[in-house]
Amino acid sequence: MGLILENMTDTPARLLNLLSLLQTPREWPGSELAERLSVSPRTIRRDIDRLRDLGYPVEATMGAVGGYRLVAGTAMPPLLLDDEEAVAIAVGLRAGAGHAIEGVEEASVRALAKLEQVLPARLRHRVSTLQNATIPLTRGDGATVTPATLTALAGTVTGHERLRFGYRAGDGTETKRLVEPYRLVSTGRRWYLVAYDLGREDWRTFRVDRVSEPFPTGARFTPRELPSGDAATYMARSMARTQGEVDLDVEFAAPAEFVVARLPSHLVPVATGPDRCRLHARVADSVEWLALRLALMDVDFTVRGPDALVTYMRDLSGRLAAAVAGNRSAGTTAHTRVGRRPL
Amino acid sequence: MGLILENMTDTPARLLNLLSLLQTPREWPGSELAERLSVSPRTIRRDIDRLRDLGYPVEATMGAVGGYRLVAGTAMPPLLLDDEEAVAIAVGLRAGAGHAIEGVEEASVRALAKLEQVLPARLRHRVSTLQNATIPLTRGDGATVTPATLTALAGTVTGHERLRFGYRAGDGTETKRLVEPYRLVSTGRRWYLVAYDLGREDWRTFRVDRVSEPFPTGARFTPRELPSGDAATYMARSMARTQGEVDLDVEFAAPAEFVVARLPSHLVPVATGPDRCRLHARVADSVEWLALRLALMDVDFTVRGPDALVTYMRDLSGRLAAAVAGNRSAGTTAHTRVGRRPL
DNA sequence: CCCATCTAGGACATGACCTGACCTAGATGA
DNA sequence: TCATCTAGGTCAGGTCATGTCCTAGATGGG
Repeated sequence: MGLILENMTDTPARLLNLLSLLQTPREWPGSELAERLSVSPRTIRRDIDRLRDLGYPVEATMGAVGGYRLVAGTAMPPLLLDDEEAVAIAVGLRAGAGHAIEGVEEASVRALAKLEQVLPARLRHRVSTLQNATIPLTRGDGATVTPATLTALAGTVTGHERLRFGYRAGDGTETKRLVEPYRLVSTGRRWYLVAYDLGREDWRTFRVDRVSEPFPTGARFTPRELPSGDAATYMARSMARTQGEVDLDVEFAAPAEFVVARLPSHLVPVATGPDRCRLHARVADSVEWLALRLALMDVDFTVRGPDALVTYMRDLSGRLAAAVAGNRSAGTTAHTRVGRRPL
Repeated sequence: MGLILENMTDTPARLLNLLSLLQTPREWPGSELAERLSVSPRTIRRDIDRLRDLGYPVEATMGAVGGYRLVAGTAMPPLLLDDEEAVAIAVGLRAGAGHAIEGVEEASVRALAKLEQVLPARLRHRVSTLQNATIPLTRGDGATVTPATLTALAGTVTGHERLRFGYRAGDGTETKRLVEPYRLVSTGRRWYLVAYDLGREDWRTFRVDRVSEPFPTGARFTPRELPSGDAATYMARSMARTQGEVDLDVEFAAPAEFVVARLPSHLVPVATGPDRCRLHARVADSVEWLALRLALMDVDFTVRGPDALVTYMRDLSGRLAAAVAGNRSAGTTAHTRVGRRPL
């Protein structure tokens, strides 16, 4: 079950194994644990309350069909993943690295960096293979941020390591930089590195999508204090994350109960007729995501707001129409909603 | 740094802490580790090669600026996440639970179940809050599968626990079931539970989106052998995952180097002119995803195939056009690609 | 209703193990 | 060359972990 250790006599190793076993969601009788770890049941009981001392609450149900089970406590216990689970998390995080959920972007990248640091080589292959099987959701402006770059930068930030990289300015000129990375922040859907530029002898913020060939020099540094300047205000603004909320107003051509079943529980449309309902809510999604999600709902709808969404959808609709306009291979199907005939 | 343990005298606890420290991607001098864990440097050195014995390779760079660093080995070490990282992973996995990357769906759900089992309560709130801030990407057919249901079912499968739930058949009739869950499989974008139905005394496959109020009874059972019947062939088919590959053929109205920068590295379009290129490849994405991703590329393009994509895009384009048709709030912008004027 | 089966935990003896102190060797960069 | 780091051997002392045997309490099935 993941984690096979030869040296079973070692106490710490046994504790890790025990933790690993208890992490599969099921009940474990003490006798079975004792057998698996080849120690006496008494030792298992001692190990169990050793784990409890460490802050990992092991729940025990008494009686004839009792057993032990690890439950949620106050501290986060070490996660013991098997190969497949590790791959699944890595793939998931990489897929989400570009457009992570608002509010956990930095943490998400940190977690990915941590995982990839220790991910065995054989699993690394599987991750990249799986990732290549799908087309990533790139942003329209071509601001490509690779997970590899993000994790590399994140590593230098937490490791206080100097970083060398090439930077492509807005006008296309490429410069070499040597910096002391301070923090990685994401605003909206774009990533920035706040760092002290050793060549310029000042603080700078770099757009991560313009960074090429990041190379940690290995040299450690003691982090400087961030002065109240450009970078500082920038950081503060990004931390506040006031941006991003959108006033969504959509009318659906379907009964409210039909629509509510396709929305998260906190979004409740109000019925405006037997076959109509309207949703008005503030959501943290970007205009692009909203457009996609609405499009995927397979319900006719009308967008009242925000304006940006209307504009974006009109644009999108036109682009899609153009993409299939010159095509004679597939006829208009029964699903087609509007009376536009192929040219 | 996450994991604060009061009892520092305990050797296993110290080893876990050491592992935790080494998991932040940076170099740690032995002296600093000794100070942090309040033991002598000699003990640190002993602990380090204890970790090495356990299969977690700790790399050491010698010399004046040397230090220790945990690198990738053959075994997956226990992941020691801080609060934010744990939340980020949970949110990411939940977001991906419905439409996970092909090939890691089951593992993804297992990992989520494992994490949620031990996730502290305070973090649980943050996860649900963050998740509610976004609209999930629901499929058009309204087959809603909640992460909660999936993790509950996954738990009963790995825990060999009997499960009670309500099942809504295709004709809308609701029945109560008591089953011994065998496996959770996903085909395409739909989830199934293969289980032995104790009431029917036979094997059944249940669509997870039709399962309501899953309740693990707590009673353990010894897994039965799956006979070669309906369920078995079903399992085999789902494991083979031959489905899903699509013959994509798109022509872009942009230079090849422009397009290649917005595609994963294994997808290479061929230039068909100075400002045109064509991409022909087999990809594992669904037609819906392909449509969205192409739409987000912000490049004019023409879809040659597959037919299903053409049909879907025409449908989508019409629906989007209808959604913004009756809207006078936003005018045609400079971004609009085709000469469609607002009605 | 009682008994089997499980968790919980105290007492104790033995031996293993862990720690810190002190030492030398080797690598590395300023 | 020297300071600074990892690497690792040895040794003495005491701690700690283990298995065995014990009793108590909870629980579900026969």
